[in-house]
Amino acid sequence: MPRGETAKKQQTHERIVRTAAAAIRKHGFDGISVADVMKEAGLTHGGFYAHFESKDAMLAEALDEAAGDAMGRLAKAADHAKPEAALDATVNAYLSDRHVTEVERGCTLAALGSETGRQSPEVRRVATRRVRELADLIERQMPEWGKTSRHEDALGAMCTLVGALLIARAVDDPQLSKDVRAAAKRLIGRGTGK
Amino acid sequence: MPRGETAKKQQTHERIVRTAAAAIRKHGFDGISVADVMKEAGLTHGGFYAHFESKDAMLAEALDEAAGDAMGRLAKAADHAKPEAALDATVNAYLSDRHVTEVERGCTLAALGSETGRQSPEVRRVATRRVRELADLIERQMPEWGKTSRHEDALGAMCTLVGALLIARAVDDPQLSKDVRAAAKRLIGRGTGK
DNA sequence: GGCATGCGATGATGATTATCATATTTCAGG
DNA sequence: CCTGAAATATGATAATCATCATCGCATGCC
Repeated sequence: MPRGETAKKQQTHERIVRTAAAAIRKHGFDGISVADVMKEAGLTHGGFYAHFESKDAMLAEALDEAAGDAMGRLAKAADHAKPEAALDATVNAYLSDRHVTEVERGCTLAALGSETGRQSPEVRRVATRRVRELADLIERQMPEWGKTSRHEDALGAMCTLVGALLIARAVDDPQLSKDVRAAAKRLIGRGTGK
Repeated sequence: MPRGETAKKQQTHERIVRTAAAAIRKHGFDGISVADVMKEAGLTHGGFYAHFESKDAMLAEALDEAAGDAMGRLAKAADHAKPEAALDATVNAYLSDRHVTEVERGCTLAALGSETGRQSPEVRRVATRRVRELADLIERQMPEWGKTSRHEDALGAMCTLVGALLIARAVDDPQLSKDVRAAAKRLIGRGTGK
């Protein structure tokens, strides 16, 4: 345990970060206040700066937590499928109705992507690392299949998935939301050798 | 000319909306203040409510203006190419280095997509309409080619394009930004019969 | 050339914000 | 139990925000 840090403080820190990880996905980086997060975590705003150097530092930690959470869920969906159906299962989970609705437990790229470019360097560094990890996760679900590089295929599929979820959430017409996701699924299927 | 509206007022209104159209793409819906936009348009904050019912109403107009602007640019890129190269030209323009950098003149889905779901109903209505228009624009660039439906292909390609640009802008590594866009381009090529 | 209409400017209000200084609580160890 | 340090709360500050009330000034019309 680091000097000057008790176990209780670490627990509290974790709780704040987990709260913030949901809050940024639901309300955006700019949509949350320090006081809101602290209250949601069952605390008052005053103690905040005992846990974080700045709000930006907290946002970086929260993004990392959120991305880890979302990728864990996706990995679980992939693992529950037979190896030859792993990619399908991953795509289906990513494009499910549930993932459209449950923003605060979902992919950080779809929930925060367009805001990320405007964030502090610390936040962008975290985002970059997590993008690579997501691409790797997708690559692991893909079958070997001749000509094209699995890595490139995975990058492409990631773009399609993220774009589809983003658009599915942005529009206010449920039918269009479904159509967009169905089209994305077909494109990934065709593009990766199905 | 509508009752109570002079030509000058309409010009000013237009100027505010155009200024805001750039500002929201650069700073996000939540990243701009009424005073900032007015100052950027060469005015002071006071006159704002003579032009708009509320800030939300202005955001809706600004999004519409921004989306129209971005689609106009894309359509121009497509029109400058020979018909059989139109899709390629569109994709290249959309995924160009320039489009990554020039957020404030670019696609509103990539610049604002993840914030759109949280906006007012008026804003979301505009977004939905413009999504359909973007899909139509892409569909018009696609060659007829047997089996698959052009409309579905266009929806899929739109997802890939938007996701790729979003990710390319989010990461802080220029090489990764390029790789992602190259992969997206290949996927669209393969998925649409090239 | 005077006058009215209304655009845009000045300034105010009350809410919310990040951050910090200080006070109170909690709890481990004697 | 008592004590002292660490963790959290209370409260303050200065900035920024959306919105509104009011005023001066230019422009178009008679």
